[in-house]
Amino acid sequence: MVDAEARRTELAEAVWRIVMRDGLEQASVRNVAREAGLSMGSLRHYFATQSELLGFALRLVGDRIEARLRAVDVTGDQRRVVLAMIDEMLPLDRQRRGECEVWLAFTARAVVEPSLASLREEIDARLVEAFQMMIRRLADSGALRPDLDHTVEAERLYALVDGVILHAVLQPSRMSGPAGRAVVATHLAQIAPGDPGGV
Amino acid sequence: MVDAEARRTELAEAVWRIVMRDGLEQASVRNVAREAGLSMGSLRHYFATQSELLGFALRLVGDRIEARLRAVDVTGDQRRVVLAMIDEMLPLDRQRRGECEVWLAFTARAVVEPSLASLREEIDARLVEAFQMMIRRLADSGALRPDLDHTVEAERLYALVDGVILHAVLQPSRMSGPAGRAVVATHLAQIAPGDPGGV
DNA sequence: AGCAATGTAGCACGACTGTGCTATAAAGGC
DNA sequence: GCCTTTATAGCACAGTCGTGCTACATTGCT
Repeated sequence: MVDAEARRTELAEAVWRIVMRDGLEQASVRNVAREAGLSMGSLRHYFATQSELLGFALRLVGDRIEARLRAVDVTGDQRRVVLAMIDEMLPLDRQRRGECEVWLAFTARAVVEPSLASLREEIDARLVEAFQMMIRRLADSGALRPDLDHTVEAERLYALVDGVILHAVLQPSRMSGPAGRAVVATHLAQIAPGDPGGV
Repeated sequence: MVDAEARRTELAEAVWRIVMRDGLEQASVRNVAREAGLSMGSLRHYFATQSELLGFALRLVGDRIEARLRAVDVTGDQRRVVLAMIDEMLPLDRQRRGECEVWLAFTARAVVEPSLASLREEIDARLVEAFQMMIRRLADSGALRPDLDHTVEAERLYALVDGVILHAVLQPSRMSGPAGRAVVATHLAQIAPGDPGGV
């Protein structure tokens, strides 16, 4: 027998595949069960309702991104460190692109669905913290321009990164993942100038 | 009898109300017809299919924003002009907030629905142009820092504004419309420094 | 007055939805 | 060997969906 938590993860991954391929609208109980190779009844054994299933799938995306953020090597030039952290959020490969698409789909629905809204709020709070931490890293290492307000800069960097992700997901032809990365790098170079000694 | 185009606009506005209140998922033919006070059959007289209806509703949002952009007074300090243009996109009042929510909902679905994707691509192209024009305005008036690449700065400003809109729609408590405006103003002050003579 | 175009209404079909419910199979403790 | 728990399956219900279709009313031209 397969471990119960592993099955739940398999089902979440089935949700992701459907969301990426056909959109969140197609993530019905039936479709997810078929995608995972299970029956509807079996799926309902692991998730009592659809929102429970979707909530679990979204939470798992947040967890994975957070785990990668924590795995970033934080030694050396802090400009490099911050860019490496943001790299973990940008759609630079298949997996991260998928995460971004799932994030966008859930985000749009969270505007209107209260059950998802509270979860998104929680993930958002963690992200705000992460960006504040990045600005603090730059400031503490002396790289950040001293005339900048830390709170505003954290919000500005967060908004810029989310905007870049949005554009990279929607218009990959105009703004590819690497192109988005370059825009972020330009931004970092402006708020924390000086020779980083090789990015 | 009511003018046909006015009826189509009324129906588009019914779509907006539903999208804002209940999300794009609820914008079914039945719901839109009921919201507009018409029968399903009558609605289908003006729009043969649902995607035609939704496409018309989205296009109208783009048209309205574009009209307001063109109405901005372009004389005087170009920093003020550019900020005034961006003001027309930010969710600073009820109407603009509604437009942003509709934009977000359609945007998320456009990732997956080809019929909406081409339309969004068109709106996106107009927006890219608008931001390139803003950077050109700043550069031509001598306000833009001369060391900045125009193409990158247009993309950066565009991404920042979309990110700010996204956050203002999703987390109005953390990032209100005016707070987002302040972030954008900070950005403009950094890429086009110097005393603007009162913003 | 009469005819054609336009607007409005409403029903019917087949498909899909989430979830409640029951039934069968496998696993594990005693 | 038995019996409870866990896993898997599948059906049924009531609801919504988009759209094809027909019927009736209104308008406007001739």
